[in-house]
Amino acid sequence: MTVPGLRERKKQRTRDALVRVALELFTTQGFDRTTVDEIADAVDVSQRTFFRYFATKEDVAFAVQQMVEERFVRALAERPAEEGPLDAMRNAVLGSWDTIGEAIVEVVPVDLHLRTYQMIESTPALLAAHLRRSTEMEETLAQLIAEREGVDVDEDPRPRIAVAAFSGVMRVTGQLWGRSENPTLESIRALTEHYLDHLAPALEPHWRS
Amino acid sequence: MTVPGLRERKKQRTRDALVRVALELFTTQGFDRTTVDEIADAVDVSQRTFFRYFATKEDVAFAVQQMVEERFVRALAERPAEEGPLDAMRNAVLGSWDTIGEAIVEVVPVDLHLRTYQMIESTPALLAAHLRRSTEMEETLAQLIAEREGVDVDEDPRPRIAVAAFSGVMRVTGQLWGRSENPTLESIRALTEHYLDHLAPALEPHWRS
DNA sequence: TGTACATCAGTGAACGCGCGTTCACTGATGTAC
DNA sequence: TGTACATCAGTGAACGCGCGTTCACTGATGTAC
Repeated sequence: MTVPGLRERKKQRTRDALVRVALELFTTQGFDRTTVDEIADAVDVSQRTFFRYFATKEDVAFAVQQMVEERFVRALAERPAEEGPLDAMRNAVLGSWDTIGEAIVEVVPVDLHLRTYQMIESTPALLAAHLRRSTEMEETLAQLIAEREGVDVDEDPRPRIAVAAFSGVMRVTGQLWGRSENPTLESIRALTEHYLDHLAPALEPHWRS
Repeated sequence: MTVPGLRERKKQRTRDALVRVALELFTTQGFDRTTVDEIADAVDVSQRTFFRYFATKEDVAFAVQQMVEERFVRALAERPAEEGPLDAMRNAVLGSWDTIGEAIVEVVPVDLHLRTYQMIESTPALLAAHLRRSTEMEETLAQLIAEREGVDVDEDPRPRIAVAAFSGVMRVTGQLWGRSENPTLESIRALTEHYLDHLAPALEPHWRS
């Protein structure tokens, strides 16, 4: 972990600026109505440079999301072994949100990140990309859960099922939160806990109201 | 239910031909390496006509999928009221597959449909679109389940959760099936039953192998 | 500390591409009498 | 059964658009001696 040189630091600054400006433009004008040229111009680099940092226009929209997901995966890997699969995932998510602010703020304000999430949820092309990215992460999660529980992910269906059910709940809460009129970190947290509490009851053969 | 006139029948034939040719080209050459012009040429209509039937190139790829989903939703609506949510969805899916052949074959061979499904699963842009379409269907399913159980879909979290968990399992089985070397109707059916059987156990606080 | 060379981020301009749209039009099918 | 008119699927050609790529190049940063 050596301290990065001047060249590296400049790279990081250029990249952060591209992310910040892109998200600001996306959230105010919309993703489709923002061109790559516009982002590059606003940061005062060439379009060519933009594509050095991000292979596609979509990629820049998910730059922060990407960081958040990595934090979650790391948090899950660090949960104590005695926690069951669902508890471990639940605690990892809630815990990583507690410290999300510090991590994000270096790149973009938390508020901008929350608005970006809403923008993704309400832009069909980005929602689609988001869902696909999520299923890719699920494969990683299933591996982790399988290891924790000491089972083979290709023999035992439970790791992938548990992850899929958990992710399903996360997706539903994310969607409802995105549509809510008060989208704060606290509200998504509360909604997630509330919904996770109802996962087992929802799968009971018969419901009593 | 009057018998369609000549004009209507011709329309249907043009549309079916576009679907059949498009899926054949997509599955053999790949989605990205097939242009709209190519499809139109092969059916011997103008590109302009293609866009009369399908708003986007993606839409034609999901034409059959669309039918299948509608069948499933209808099958769910017709399940007896005494079945619980998960049982009803399970039976609706398995039941609609039993009769899927008859319905599809009028447009494309069943085999072509199965290959299309694999093509969708392995084409990033289409997988993304597929997932987004699925979440749209989930909203319909949640409404149906809420009605069956006599609860309010916006007050009670259980309908959306049950649907999300069920859909998660369907998605996982779909993916595994898509990657398998023997993708038949029988194998997806068996895989689905096997995975659905493990939904409840996978959510237990602790697993015993 | 200074010099010579290597690396690599950024440039600028041009382009290929295919999707999806626009236009004014033709001719087959459907309908009214 | 025949005529007059309305509807609407299909035409053909052209185009706007922005993404993502390609090229040969510059100049700042890093490294070796």
